[in-house]
Amino acid sequence: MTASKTKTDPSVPSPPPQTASPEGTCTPTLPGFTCGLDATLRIIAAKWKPLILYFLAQGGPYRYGELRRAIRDVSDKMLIQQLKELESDGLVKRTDYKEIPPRVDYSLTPLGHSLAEALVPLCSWGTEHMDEVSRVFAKREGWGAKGR
Amino acid sequence: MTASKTKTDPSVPSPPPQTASPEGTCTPTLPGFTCGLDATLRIIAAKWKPLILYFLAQGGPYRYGELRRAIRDVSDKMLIQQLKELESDGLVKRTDYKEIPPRVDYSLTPLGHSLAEALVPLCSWGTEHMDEVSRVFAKREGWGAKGR
DNA sequence: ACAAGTATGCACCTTTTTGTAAGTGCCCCA
DNA sequence: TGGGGCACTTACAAAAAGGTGCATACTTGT
Repeated sequence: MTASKTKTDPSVPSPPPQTASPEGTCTPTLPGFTCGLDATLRIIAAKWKPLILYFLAQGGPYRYGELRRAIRDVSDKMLIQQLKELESDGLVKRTDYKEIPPRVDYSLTPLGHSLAEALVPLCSWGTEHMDEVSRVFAKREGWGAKGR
Repeated sequence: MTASKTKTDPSVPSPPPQTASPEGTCTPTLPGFTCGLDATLRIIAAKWKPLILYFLAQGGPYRYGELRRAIRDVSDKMLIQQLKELESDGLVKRTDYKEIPPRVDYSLTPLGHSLAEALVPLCSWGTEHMDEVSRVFAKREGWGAKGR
C-alpha cells in the first residue's frame, strides 16, 4: 500500500515547510480536510454542481424544468440528484409551491451564493484561456486514446 | 431520453435569457463548452488535480516523493496519472534530471499557475465556511448512507 | 379521450474513475 | 546481503458516477 490505509487518519499534511505561500490562503491542520480547497471540493465535486450553482447565480430562481433545459445534456436523474445534495448541503433552496401540476423552483442560499462567487474566477479562467483549453481537447480527442 | 442523445449536438445552451448576469463572467456560445466554467472543469475535474495544482503553487518545484507525501491519501498510481495529464495539458512541467537514483520534479507552467490562482477563492471559501462544511459532513457520514 | 407537460422516484445497467497490491531497475547504507 | 528509498508501471478490482427508461398523479390543451 502506498497511501495511508485507515481513512480515519487524524494526521494532517502540514503544508510545505518551504517558502511560505505566496498568494495561498490555504490553512493547514483543519478538521478532516487537508485545506480549504479540499473542503470545498468535497462539496462541489460532481459533474453538474458547479454548473448548477453558476446558473442559479445568474438568473433569479429557476423552475426545475427551466434549469434542465438550461443545463444542456444533464439528465433528470442527475439534475434532481445533485439538486438534492446541494439542497441538503445548504447551498440551494428548493421551494415547492405544492400546486397541482407540480411547481417547484430552486434558488441559492446565501451560502450557495458565496460559493458561486468563488467559482467566478474559474469561469473567467476558462473564458480567457479558451484557446489553450480547446487545443488540449483537440489533442485528447484527436489522436487516439493514448494521451488520456 | 431526457437529455440530448447525440454527443455531437452542435447546439449551444444560450444562457438564461432572463435577467442578465449580475456578476457572471460566463460567455455564451463557445466552441464546445457551455461556458468558461465548463471548460475549466473539464480540465481540472479529477479528484487530485486541484490539490496538486494548489500544492505546486505554494512551494517551489516539488519532487515526486515530496508531493506524494504532501498530498495525503493519494496513491502512486493516481498521483502519477494525474500529473501526467496535467503535464500533457500544459499545466505542469516535469523535469527529469536523469540521475541514477531517479530524480524528477514538478512545477507549474504559467498556465498552470494562472489556474492555481483561480483556485484560491475556492480555497478561501472552504476555509471561511469550514464550520458549515463540517456540519454537512457530520450529516453525510453521521446518519445513514441515505443522504449521499 | 388522448397526448403532453410538470417534478420527481426507481430499477437496472454501462462507463468512468479510483484504489490496491504487486513489481521494476537502480542505488545507498549498515 | 538484506532493507530501504526513488520514480514509476501494470494488472486487477471496487466503487462511484452517470445514463435509460418506465412510472406516478394530476392538469391542460385539442
